[in-house]
Amino acid sequence: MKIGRCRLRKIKNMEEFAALSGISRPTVSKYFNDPESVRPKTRVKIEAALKEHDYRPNIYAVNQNRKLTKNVGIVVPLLVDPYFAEIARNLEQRCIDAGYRPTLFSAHGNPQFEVEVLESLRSIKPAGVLLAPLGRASDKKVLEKFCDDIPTLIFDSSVDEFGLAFVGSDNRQFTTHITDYLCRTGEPPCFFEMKTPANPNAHRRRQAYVHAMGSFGQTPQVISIEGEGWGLEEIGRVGGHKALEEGLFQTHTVLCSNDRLAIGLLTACYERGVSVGRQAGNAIRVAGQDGHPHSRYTCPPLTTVSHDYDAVSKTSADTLFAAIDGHVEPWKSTRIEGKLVLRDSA
Amino acid sequence: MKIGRCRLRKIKNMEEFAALSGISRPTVSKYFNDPESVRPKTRVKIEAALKEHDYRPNIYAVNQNRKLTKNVGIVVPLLVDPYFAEIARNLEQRCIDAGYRPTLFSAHGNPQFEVEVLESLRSIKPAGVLLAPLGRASDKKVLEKFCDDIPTLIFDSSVDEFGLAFVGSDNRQFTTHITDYLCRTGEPPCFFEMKTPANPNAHRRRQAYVHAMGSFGQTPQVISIEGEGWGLEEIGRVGGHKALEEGLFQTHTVLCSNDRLAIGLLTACYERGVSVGRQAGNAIRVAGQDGHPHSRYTCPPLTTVSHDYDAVSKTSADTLFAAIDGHVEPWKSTRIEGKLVLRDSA
DNA sequence: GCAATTTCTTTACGCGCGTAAAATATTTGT
DNA sequence: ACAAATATTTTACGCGCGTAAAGAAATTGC
Repeated sequence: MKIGRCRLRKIKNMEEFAALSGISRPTVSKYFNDPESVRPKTRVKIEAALKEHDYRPNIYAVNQNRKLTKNVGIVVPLLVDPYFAEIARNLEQRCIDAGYRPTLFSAHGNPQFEVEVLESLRSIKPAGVLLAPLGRASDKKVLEKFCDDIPTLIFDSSVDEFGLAFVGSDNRQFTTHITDYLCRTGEPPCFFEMKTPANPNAHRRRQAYVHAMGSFGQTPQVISIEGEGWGLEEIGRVGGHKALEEGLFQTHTVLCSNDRLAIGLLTACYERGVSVGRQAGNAIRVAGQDGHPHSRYTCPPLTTVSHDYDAVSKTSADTLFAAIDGHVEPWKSTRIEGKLVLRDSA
Repeated sequence: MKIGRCRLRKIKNMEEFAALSGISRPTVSKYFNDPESVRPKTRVKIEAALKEHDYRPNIYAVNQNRKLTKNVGIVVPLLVDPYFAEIARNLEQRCIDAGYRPTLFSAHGNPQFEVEVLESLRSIKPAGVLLAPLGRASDKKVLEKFCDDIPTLIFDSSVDEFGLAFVGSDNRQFTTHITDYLCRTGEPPCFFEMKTPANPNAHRRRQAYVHAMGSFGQTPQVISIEGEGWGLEEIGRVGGHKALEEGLFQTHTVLCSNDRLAIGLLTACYERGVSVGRQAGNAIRVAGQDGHPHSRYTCPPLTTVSHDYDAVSKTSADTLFAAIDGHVEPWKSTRIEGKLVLRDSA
């Protein structure tokens, strides 16, 4: 169907393409590894030929021979959670802009799957990996071994001091900030969380809550609900029903450990006819933490502390790229502050 | 750090591994392509050596030499939408179970990005691709060319008769089913949709609504709101405010073209103090379509028609795998029925 | 315009594995 | 135990490209 003789014959290898562009193969190879590295005049010739014949180097042959690939793995614990999907998207774009080939993986909330992801990641011999671990459920030994073998930046939730560095949000600041806000605008909050959270950030948030309440001269109250796994909305809903039924909330302000739990709690409130909001006349106030993409559309819209998605992903990506380029620095942890998002729920 | 002499030396290639296991390299190669294809006795020997030295064939060398890779691409239009994330997860698992290596891609709602995804997909020479196109915004020429070159199964929303086959939900049945339900349980619904939806399924749903209303002897009313892109909740919210303010809904029952639009509408209702629910005393009923993962947690929980995720993904995957195995059949379209999910909103 | 520098070409090897053909060994049937 | 059938080994080539070394050509400085 194609018109034009030049397109009739498909180029199969670099040898052939080099011949058609009038340049030697090694020089063409050099061009593909870095277009800037060849003389402008030859670059023009190559790019002209490129337009005519749309040739692309065989990625498998390239990766077999290069000491280091341009692949970067992006691993998140649960891709169906829009929070992780959003940060993964952000990271993906940064990898592409930096000339890498990102590949997306999700552990789907399953520790065994996380191990398999790391194994399959090994097989693609990535230049580096951006990894948000499952956390508590992660296989630490496997994780440590992986970080030893492959340049890995841990983000979102840290596991010991594995990898090149850690970049995440400042959970203590998150909780302190919103606790402060809630105290200043009404009744001090109690804290609604999972008893055995999958994500280790949850512990920091509880601690920060207790600490913040102390410094405001208030008595903290933590409600820890049952539940396992990553179905946080359902856990929050069921736990919310239980807490409301048994009158567990000693105040009329509830700070949730995270937005997904809060979303579940809002559903429970609705189902029990408990009105939520910061206006007078509402039964309770509910706040979350994370700035979940969905938090704007709950009823009422959820007051929360939002991750600085851009800053977290930019710092993560830049740190990894620097390390790949040889700028290795001692392990360090970067924690980025969140911003209060005021909405109607609290 | 490793103990045991056998692990001290890392195997670098199949030659070395074959020597250590006492088998010739071609036979080992055969084993990795299909463990069943070698004599049980030799298989045991290879697997014993495998336990000792944990060797894995170089994936790049393998893919360079095999006529066809075991890679399968999974492409969705928007991974931050949990609906697509969920179906992608489902497909991914099926690929793994079938012995393929899935790689996940998202067009992030951007047609240009979709083109780039397809290009980068070409470079990994996949055995097949499971593709949910952006739809209206997709570059049809690029899509057609891609489908011509690589075995591609289109799912979720069809584009002409591209690819091996189409598998998706039966949108007409969806809408007819829920329209029927709404008519039988109260006031007939009006239809709330985007004027220029990104997803082509929306047209079918509107048509089905109009048709269904006709067969029930009712007068259809379609409210088409402004908005571009994939921020459906916000479009639904803004459009909902406008419709409520201007009294555009002529009935007290609103069927939304999809769940995300419905979620936005629910938020608008909340913000305007319009009570939603099927119980007497509520101002309006709202229903959605899709069975979005989040629909359970709206306030009130959203009545909807749910995709049969398992059936869609199973049919899609099985059809693609059959085609890869040479069982090519003429193009056909499979549309799978959805199930009504009754909740409090309607 | 000539020497010094940079860039390109030529030549050649290696990466790790798939795969084909022919020779050899093992298993199977009887 | 012997011939037929099957599985394995040996040998050898090719895939498409990175990369190194040495010589040829083009560019640059003055």
